[in-house]
Amino acid sequence: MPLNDTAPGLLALRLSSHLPLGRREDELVAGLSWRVEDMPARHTFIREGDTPRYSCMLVRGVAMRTQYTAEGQRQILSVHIPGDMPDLQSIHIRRMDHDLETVSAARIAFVSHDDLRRLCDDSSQLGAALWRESLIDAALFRAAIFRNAQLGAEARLAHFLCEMKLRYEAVELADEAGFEFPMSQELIGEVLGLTVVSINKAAQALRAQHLIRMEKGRVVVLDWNGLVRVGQFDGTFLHQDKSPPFKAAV
Amino acid sequence: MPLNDTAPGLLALRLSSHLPLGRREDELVAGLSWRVEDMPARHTFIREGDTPRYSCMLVRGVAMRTQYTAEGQRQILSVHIPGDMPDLQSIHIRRMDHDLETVSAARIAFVSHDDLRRLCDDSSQLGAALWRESLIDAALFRAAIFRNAQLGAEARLAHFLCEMKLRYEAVELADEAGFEFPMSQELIGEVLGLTVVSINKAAQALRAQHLIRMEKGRVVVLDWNGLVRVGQFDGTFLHQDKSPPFKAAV
DNA sequence: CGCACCCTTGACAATTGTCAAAATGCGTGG
DNA sequence: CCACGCATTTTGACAATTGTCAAGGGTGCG
Repeated sequence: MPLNDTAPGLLALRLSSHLPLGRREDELVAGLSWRVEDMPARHTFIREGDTPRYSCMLVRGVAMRTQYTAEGQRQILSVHIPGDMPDLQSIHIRRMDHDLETVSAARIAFVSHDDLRRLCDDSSQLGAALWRESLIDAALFRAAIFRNAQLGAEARLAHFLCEMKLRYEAVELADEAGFEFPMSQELIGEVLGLTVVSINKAAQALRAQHLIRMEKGRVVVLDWNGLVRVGQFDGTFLHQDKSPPFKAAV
Repeated sequence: MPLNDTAPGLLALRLSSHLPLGRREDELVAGLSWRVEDMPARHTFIREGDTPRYSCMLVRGVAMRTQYTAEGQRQILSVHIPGDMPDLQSIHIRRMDHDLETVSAARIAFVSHDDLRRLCDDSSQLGAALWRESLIDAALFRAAIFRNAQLGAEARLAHFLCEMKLRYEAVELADEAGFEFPMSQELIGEVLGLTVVSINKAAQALRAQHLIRMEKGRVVVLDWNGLVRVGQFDGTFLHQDKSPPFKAAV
């Protein structure tokens, strides 16, 4: 049974990437109660200024954190795929400082902060795993700062696609045929701080080098090493190594 | 007695900004044992790839997180002032994905991960406060992504100075005479993804509007509202409101 | 079939970077 | 106290990257 299409399964998969889960932890995770909601594309489901009492996990589709300038220009702060908990921070930060919007139609599962806090109290292992999850979230932000400031348009796109490929692989949603990626070039531009025009040219350059294919909502990496080289990509920041600095008590 | 010149005092000050500390928590925090080290300016004291067994708190001076391109170009990911714990994340992420360097001569206090974990186990309140601290760290990264992608040179500098002013005030290191800020224009450029030349012109523009003064390692904000307007600054992301979403049990 | 939405292309503008050099300020040692 | 060296700030000319604006073409969906 695949773990990557329900909220409890995805959470177990994600937390076990941080530390080995014992039977007790498995049961605690499985015992969480989720409210599942399906949403259309381009739907803002949490707004800046909100004080949510639930955190969410993306089960299907793609979502994004966004923030707007005074003139209404949107910046995409991060892109999220199944298994991500893009507002985990709201468990300890009352007020949202950004929006959450769907990119494609999405299924999102909500779990109450109270339940999550109880989970942390019942198992300091699970508390640590959730904390670690939020720390890796922060590591992705650091990588974005670096990428957007230091790399040219072509490299920025390559770096971003490398990141997305590894993240899709981690939830087993990528194979030889690539991965479903429903972001338009316009939106990718809003992630990378570039205009559609620049993204389009960068994409063409990467295709001309036979590094990738981008077609109807799907990305195929043809030459991983080449893409890594162009994007100066070092995936360390994803911390997918499963070696947390503490000994897990099973 | 000022709390902002020793590690235990700064930590108590910081954690109490997240939630009211009871006597028990005060004692636990005061019981931590620190190793204090003084360092010269421009000294790299934690390197990418390291697997530290200590987290640190900046007691005096200014430090920065940095990351380098293949060509050796440095990006400053964040700037840290007394009271900050710039490698708190290493408590749950084994491998450093960036460097830590001093900007000015600095005093840095180290506390072992083991002690911190014990602290979290002994008081879930303190655990939550430390977690929240790391979540606010992440909020600053989001603000940096927004700022560096959406704002022009002048606005970017204004935004950055607004942020630093509020952070200095939070540790009571700012007054009418401004705050000590030992970053050269070169370094500020590395924060904002701009060259010295651009920073210099942006700084001149802000001075010409009588918004700030920058002189020998000191910044004075002359017109806070004006600076906020130019920088499109909304300090919400600092979450200095002392209203965590949980009831503190005292 | 027509309307969105997205991708693509081209000409031109604007911001920022690059390079180089001069001016200023600061600390150290004579 | 002054001289020197070094880091930092400032300035100007020019280049490069990216943005802006505009338009055409493709594709899918109602």
